[in-house]
Amino acid sequence: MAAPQDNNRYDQQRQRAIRAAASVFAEKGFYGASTKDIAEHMGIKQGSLYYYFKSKEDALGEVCRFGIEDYVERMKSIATSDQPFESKLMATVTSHLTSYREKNEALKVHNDERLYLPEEKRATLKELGSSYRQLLEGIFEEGVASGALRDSLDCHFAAQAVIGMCNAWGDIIVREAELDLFDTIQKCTDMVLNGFRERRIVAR
Amino acid sequence: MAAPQDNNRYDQQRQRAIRAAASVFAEKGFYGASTKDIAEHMGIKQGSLYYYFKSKEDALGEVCRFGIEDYVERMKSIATSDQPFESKLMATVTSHLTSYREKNEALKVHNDERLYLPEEKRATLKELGSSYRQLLEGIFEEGVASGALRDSLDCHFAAQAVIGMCNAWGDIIVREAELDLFDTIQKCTDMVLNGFRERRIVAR
Amino acid sequence: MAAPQDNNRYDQQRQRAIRAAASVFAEKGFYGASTKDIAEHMGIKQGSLYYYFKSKEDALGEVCRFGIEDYVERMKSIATSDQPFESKLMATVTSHLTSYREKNEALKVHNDERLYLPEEKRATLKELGSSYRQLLEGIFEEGVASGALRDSLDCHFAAQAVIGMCNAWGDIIVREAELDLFDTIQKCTDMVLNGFRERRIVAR
Amino acid sequence: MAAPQDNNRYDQQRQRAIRAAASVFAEKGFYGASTKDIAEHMGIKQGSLYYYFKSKEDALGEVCRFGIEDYVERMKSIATSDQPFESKLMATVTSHLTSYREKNEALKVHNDERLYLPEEKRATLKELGSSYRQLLEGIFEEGVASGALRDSLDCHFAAQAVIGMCNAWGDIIVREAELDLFDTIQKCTDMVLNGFRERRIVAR
DNA sequence: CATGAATGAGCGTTCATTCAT
DNA sequence: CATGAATGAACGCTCATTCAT
Repeated sequence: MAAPQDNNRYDQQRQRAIRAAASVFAEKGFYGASTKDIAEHMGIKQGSLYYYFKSKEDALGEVCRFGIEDYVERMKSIATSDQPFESKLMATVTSHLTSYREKNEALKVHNDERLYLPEEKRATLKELGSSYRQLLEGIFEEGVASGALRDSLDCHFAAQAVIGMCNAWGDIIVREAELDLFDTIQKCTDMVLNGFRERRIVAR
Repeated sequence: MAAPQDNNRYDQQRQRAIRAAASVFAEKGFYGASTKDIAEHMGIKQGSLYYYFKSKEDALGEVCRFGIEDYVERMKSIATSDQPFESKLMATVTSHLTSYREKNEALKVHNDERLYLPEEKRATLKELGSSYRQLLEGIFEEGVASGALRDSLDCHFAAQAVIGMCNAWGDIIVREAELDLFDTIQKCTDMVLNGFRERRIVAR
Repeated sequence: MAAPQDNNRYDQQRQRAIRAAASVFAEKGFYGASTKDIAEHMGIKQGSLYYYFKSKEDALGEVCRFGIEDYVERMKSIATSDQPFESKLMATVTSHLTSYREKNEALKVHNDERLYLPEEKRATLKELGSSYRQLLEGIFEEGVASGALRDSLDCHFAAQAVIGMCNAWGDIIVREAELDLFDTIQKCTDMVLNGFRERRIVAR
Repeated sequence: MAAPQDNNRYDQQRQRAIRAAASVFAEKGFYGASTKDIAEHMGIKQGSLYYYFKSKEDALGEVCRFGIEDYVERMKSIATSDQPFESKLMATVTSHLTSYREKNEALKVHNDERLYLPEEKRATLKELGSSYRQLLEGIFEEGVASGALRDSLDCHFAAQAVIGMCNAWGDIIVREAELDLFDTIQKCTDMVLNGFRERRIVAR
């Protein structure tokens, strides 16, 4: 876990390198981007990149880790916050979808390009992803415990479904610039909570 | 619609080639997969692949076509069938998720890699995808009209969400062979209809 | 030396193969032409070509030989004919230049593509070419002996120069369809005989 | 005009690459030569060639440009110089034939292989070639005007013929290193001026 | 004889990577 | 630290060639 800001010049440059790689990978994909592209994006020459990365693959790994760490971090603060279940759910969806629109490039790279990482590194990321899912699962469990959600709910399924749906909407959000983000967030959470069926709800 | 099994040798081998390409593209991505990988996966030599595909890109195109062919067709027959809304929804989800099992990852490839196709071919696929979504939208509209779904439902959003969620689960299905397909189908439809919230429904 | 017409079917087909190869090589060049092109041009399949040629290179060799044999043959009949020097020179130039316009494809192939032959085969052709040049040299020597040409003439140089010039004009003739062939033939022979200088000639 | 010798390493190596390409293209033709051949001829590895050329075709283009650069320039200075016709003609032939010795076959490559260049580049070269021919035509017209050449001379034909003959001899010069250049130059100009015929010239 | 199917070697090209300077 | 130059391995693709049928 690299400290967010190291004082010496090397670590600063390395951070710049990771961000440059994130930006270039996000735009062109791992194979579409060349090390030359990345180097130029941060104003150095191709060969010099190797002072900051062992290899191109290493660069991808660093970007992915950086992307998902942030993401898990935000989820952690949501999970540990003192809000009712509904708020946490909406915070989760909001965090997830806004990160797509706000060009959280490293997260996009993690989602779309991590398959190019070797098995081993992918496993590390998978754990981080799992911890995200577990945090979300925990939120759902709280919801069940508090009586907000039905007792029969399969929280593992629920977490998976929400993540999957958020990613699917994320792709659409990136493609369609005019789409109303807040509206989508609301409709997503509403669907997850209430479904589409016509009904009369009697509050507990 | 290409006949699923042609009798002559060439067409059989071509089918094998398409499935091999689907499998390799799904695992490694279009750029991560080499034509050598595909050829080896079907037990021929790299150069021989070009007896069945004009180019690597052509192979991707064929995989994508294979992935979604019948897909829209099946949706059409669901949409025009004489079933209540709930049945149609479940039929849709079932059709969608079982495709992932049957089609050797071709559908996943269609979703994740079709952007590497040239504009022209992508347009054909896009039309198919759009017509799929419109059929599903129509089903939702019927559901609203019949009173099964709430009046306020945004059917466009609903269709998009269901498709996105099915695709997300599809990815998981491809990865995890042991996952119970029928259970997932049920939970998905239930979520879409009822949401996760604890409630008492008073039938109309 | 294959007899011009053999009676059995094989040799007939072989002749067709050589002509097909000549035609295709002339149009597309040795590397631009594929064995498939040649086969299709004579209405058989690619693999079947190998009943008539050992290899593609062999095909080129046969075409070149065929092309230049014809050419030398014509020169032989000019050289041994009973005409005065001037007539022989003009006959030579005429034969050379008309063969370009009349699409003597095999000769064109010999001139343009023989460099793709292995050293060994090229040597054989070179001998044929040399014999052409020697025949022409002989004609010049006759011209000197008869007093039509100056005593000091370097007949080797002269033959080389005429051949070179004819080839150069041949290229132009092929490119420029509207060029007057007869006019060019006359001007060439006139230049070779009289040069461009203003002078008064006192006939012997 | 690229300076004949640049001082920095890159330009030196690039010159070597162009000469190597010229040599290999001249011997084997554009399609017969591989980039590996060229690289080996200058003692580097195949891939490294692309540090100096964008593509094989680019290499051909550079060779052709190298082959004719200065060529037109030299002709211009001959044409505008203050010499009698005979001197200009001899200067032309001398310039043309010595080029073949100096330029490492690049001129031969220009003549034989430029047709493999894309339309656009070929057009540039064609213009240079045309302006060369026009300058030579002008020299012949001066010769006619001054009375040195016959009134009836077709100057376009004459220019074309001289160029063609020089190129034909150029090919021989490249092949046969021992050939006496000066002797050939003299015989060529003599032929062009006086032809081969025995005659008595009565000076005007 | 002829073919369909497959092969294998070669090609031009790209590019991550190395390293002397 | 940084660079310019070179490398070498891989890639997509082509195609002459082979051979069982």
